[in-house]
Amino acid sequence: MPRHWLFKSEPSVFSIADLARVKSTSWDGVRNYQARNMLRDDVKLGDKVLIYHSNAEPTGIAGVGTVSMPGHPDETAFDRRHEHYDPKSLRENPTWFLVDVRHEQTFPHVITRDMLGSDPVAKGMMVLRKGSRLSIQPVTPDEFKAVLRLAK
DNA sequence: GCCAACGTTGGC
DNA sequence: GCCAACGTTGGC
Repeated sequence: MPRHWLFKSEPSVFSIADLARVKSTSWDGVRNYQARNMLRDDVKLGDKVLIYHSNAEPTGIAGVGTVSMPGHPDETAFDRRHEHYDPKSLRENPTWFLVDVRHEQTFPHVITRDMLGSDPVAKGMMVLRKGSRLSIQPVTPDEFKAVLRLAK
């Protein structure tokens, strides 16, 4: 039984349209320990991912992806010239992990925070909580279904 | 651009 | 281990 997640991205950096174009990507650059733990331990092959556009117009959920490869080390942390380079992360003992995500669908319209907040189920989502900065968040099956309904 | 909320760092 | 200072996130 696949689990459900919400991954944040600033669309000016990487958007659902970018994901649709490249088909599949390594979700690199997550540099938060709580998010790391989920990427390393909890996000499994086949899990569904809501792609959330933050710092955007409109802000909200833009589509769905599927986990095509579970947690493995984030190679960008080893690359001295990469902006996500972290000298503390060593190949023999990596600090940072990522998963690969394949594009599944782009919603016909972004599901805005207002729309989520108006839905009796979706309004409970972590992403709506004030100060919710976690970039990898768990989503319940019911919340996921509610978002898909709102996307129609 | 503002600023509240949060995570991390580092002095003690 | 505490906690103030700092940097970042992200909605508005």
